[in-house]
Amino acid sequence: MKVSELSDRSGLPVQTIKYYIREGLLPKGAATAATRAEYGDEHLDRLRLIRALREVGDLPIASVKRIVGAVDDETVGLHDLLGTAAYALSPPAEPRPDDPGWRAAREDVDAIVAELGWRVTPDTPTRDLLAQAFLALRRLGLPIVWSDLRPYIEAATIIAEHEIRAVPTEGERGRAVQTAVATNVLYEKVLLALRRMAQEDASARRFGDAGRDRAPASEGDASRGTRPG
Amino acid sequence: MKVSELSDRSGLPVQTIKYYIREGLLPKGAATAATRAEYGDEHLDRLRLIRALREVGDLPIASVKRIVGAVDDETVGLHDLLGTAAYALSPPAEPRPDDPGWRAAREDVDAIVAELGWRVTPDTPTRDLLAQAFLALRRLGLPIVWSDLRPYIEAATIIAEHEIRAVPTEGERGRAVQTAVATNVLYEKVLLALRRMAQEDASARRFGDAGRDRAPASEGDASRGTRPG
DNA sequence: CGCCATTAGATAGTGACACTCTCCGATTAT
DNA sequence: ATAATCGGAGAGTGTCACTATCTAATGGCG
Repeated sequence: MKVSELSDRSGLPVQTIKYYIREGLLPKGAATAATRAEYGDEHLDRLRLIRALREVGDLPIASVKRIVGAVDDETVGLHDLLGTAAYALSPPAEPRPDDPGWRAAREDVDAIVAELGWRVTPDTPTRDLLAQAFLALRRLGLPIVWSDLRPYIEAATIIAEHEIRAVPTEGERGRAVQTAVATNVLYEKVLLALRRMAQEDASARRFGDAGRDRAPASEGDASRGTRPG
Repeated sequence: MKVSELSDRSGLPVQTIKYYIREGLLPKGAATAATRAEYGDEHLDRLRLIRALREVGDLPIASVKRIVGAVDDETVGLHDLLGTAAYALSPPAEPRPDDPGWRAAREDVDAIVAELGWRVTPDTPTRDLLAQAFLALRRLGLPIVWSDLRPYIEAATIIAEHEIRAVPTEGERGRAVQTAVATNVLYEKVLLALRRMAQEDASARRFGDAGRDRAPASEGDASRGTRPG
């Protein structure tokens, strides 16, 4: 198919498709002449993956590029691929070894990982991410206690076990790999949305439902009361 | 204290503090003269909250503004406050009622909520967020089945129950409210980090640990193999 | 065969965002 | 008295993800 058709079928402007090609997210079409190229279904699939990662996963272009690079690399195994996706998902979260608070938070993280016996890369940015959250909590006067963490660990374990069990190991590699990455990113959003709804439900049951029929604190209006009367 | 001291103690440039005041995230200091104002501990606390929401929660300024607006509004109850925080956390996730795929995804979401009996606002953006993820999954040829969703629902329930139970209902309102919001936002990140680590552990146990001693697919390098030999 | 629409490829521009800089006149500690 | 600091406001900066424009070369219809 031609670009215009790819554009129609994907719903993306031609300019955006060109941009993705320039950035290396999407392979060029097979050139049939100096000003003509042919695109196939694999381009459409790739565009759908890109849009899923961008719109739902909210990943920056650079991260999407890393992920599709790993997807395209036949030598990358599934374990490493998941690692790459996790890597790409993490915001920078720069460690600051000079900050003593940071060091302490990071040591807490390492201690927890060791305690759980998890086989996690020692220098993965995920550890820094968790340390960053710990540090922020402590700064706000909300230290982390084991009993607070337990439910999260339990939940994370339930989910991760299921997810890794569901990773497809047979069939065409490209397909399996795309599935693994997409589910990893998209189900993160599913989890967060479900958590919010479960919170709302639990909150409604605990605090009653006065004002439940109205959305809370709308745009540009946060300083007014929620109760109408 | 003066701005310069507030700047030193918070670690933020004076310019940034002024910017937050301009944007309405931080109240002005009490003016002691035309060119002098006095800041207190509440300003420092607020700055810490803002930075936590920005750096760890990665929330845009506009969302932080909505949250602190709700925190400052004495008439907003805890239930609504949590709703506001959830609202603010959601990226736009614009619904498109014209798209039949979208409608179907949204109906799936509503059916699930009804099935679970959750008391969730009918028009909350969280539903749209979940529908967006469902739609993207379906577009990628990965339809959602109940058995895939179950672990996420279970995990979300475990966490939400714990979180709502932990919301402080006594003590100074400002403090309680800040705690509720901050834990909501920050523990989201804790959960995500723990999920990634649990995934890595489960993946290592399932797929073996070849190449585990090396970070996967580093920056600008995603197209090379991970296995050294 | 002629002509207008389309295309590849490159360069430049846009709008949103979160600061960051500069300037002003007033004030204040030394 | 005077150099430094302050509050307040406007303009400038860098990044990001597109989006628009331009050029030259086809493609396909009449």
